[in-house]
Amino acid sequence: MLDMKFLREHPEEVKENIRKKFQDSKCPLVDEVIALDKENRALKQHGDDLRAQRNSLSRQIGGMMKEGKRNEAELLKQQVSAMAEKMKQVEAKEGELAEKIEKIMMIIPNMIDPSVPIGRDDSENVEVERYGEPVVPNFEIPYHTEIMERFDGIDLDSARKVAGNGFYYLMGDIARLHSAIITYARDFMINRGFTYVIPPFMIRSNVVSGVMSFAEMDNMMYKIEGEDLFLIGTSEHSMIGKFIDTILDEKKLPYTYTSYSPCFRKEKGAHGIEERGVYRIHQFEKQEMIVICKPEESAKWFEKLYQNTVDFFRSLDIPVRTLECCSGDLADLKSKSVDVEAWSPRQKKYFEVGSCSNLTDAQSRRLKIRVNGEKGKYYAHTLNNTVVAPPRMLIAFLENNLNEDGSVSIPEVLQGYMGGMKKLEVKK
RNA sequence: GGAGACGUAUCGAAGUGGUUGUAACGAGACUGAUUCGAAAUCAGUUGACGUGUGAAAGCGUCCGUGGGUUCGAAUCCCACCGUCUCCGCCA
Repeated sequence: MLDMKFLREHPEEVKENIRKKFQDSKCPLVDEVIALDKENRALKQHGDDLRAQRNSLSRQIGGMMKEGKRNEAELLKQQVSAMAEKMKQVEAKEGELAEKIEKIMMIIPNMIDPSVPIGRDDSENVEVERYGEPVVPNFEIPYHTEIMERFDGIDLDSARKVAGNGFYYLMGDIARLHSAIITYARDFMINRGFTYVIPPFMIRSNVVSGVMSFAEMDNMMYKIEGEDLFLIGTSEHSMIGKFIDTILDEKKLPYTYTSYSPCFRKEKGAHGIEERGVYRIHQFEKQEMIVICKPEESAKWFEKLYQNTVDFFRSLDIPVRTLECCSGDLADLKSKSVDVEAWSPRQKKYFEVGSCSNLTDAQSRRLKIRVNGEKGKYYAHTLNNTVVAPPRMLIAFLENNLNEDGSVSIPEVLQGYMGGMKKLEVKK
């Protein structure tokens, strides 16, 4: 959500930004909302005048009643009553206009960072850097569910019976590996100075509409029947929501959290054959990081955040690359976003395992997350990034650590979390 | 789930229909005086949002949220949300 003042003063820049995101059909909204805003302010002035008049007359009535001038008071009462109809109309119009304006402001995209490459969709995202050697071994690597099955580590058939497609039973060493990765990720981030948090896994609708766009909400969120509650799609939702409607002390910034949660997503729409197994699922677990900081520091934090994910994967010997999201692939609230992708030796390409975003002040404006600083009040910047989402990351883990004899090596940093195991051996 | 109490600005807290409510009072914070410096003391300042302006003044809105009654609502009525205490149930 943009600042109305900014939009009023820089309409051409806002339109240019919309065009860069290939959403040209939204351009007319800019002039439309400026006109509405102008009308709204004039109407508000009119309403304020009426209210001032009423307040003043009502005070006079109060005075007269005390002095016992009943007849005069009655006359004034009638006068104020006569205004009532007009005020009602003005107030109704005020509400109507404010609603229209907000609706438009919600769909005008955030200003993208000047460094964001211009492109229509994810095919035009730009590789930034590769870390580690993407190795293709000289033996065949099976689909990840097949590797898991060798260890009796997955049961999708039962999951389908119990909950439907998009759910899984992880079992035995594979389940243990999953938990080990989450726990290791938690400690990894704690060691980097982040505060560990376990947040609510359900949130109210007002938080939902603050942290994401309407399109996302419809495609992602599960609603609890009969309650004003939604299952979170990521702990970012409850973690940013934590700060809703607050004024933070500048001295306490930045807030750097790493949170654990299960995540629930509808994942509406058809998905390809490469997204079977545990790639795209309705329920998964994730270790997340979020930062709330001063505007001038968000660019620096952005770099640090995705670097954390890169370092995490590299500590497990998984080759990764960073991919800059182009303008058209950037969600409307985001100013800049980098995906971290892990190497798949089976597919011989990289696939997404995490996403790092700087939302500048767009999210905080919606949620009213402000900072009381030396130079006055301002909106904080919010950022979020995936540390790791183990079900999906297991794909990269198993593929990259698979040995020719079918065993899977466990990197040193993880062995402690696996009870000292150095290898998963195939059961005969 | 049942019963009761409560929700007022950074915090505590008064305020049960009106010119004296511009939300008292107290604490905290900030500024100044005093002091070699500090504590204590004294004086002053200290909510948010919108509008307006060169800047201001002014005006409007906000007393958990949303409605209603009234010329006028923190105050009365209704619904919802939340907190606390006790009871019940349950990891």
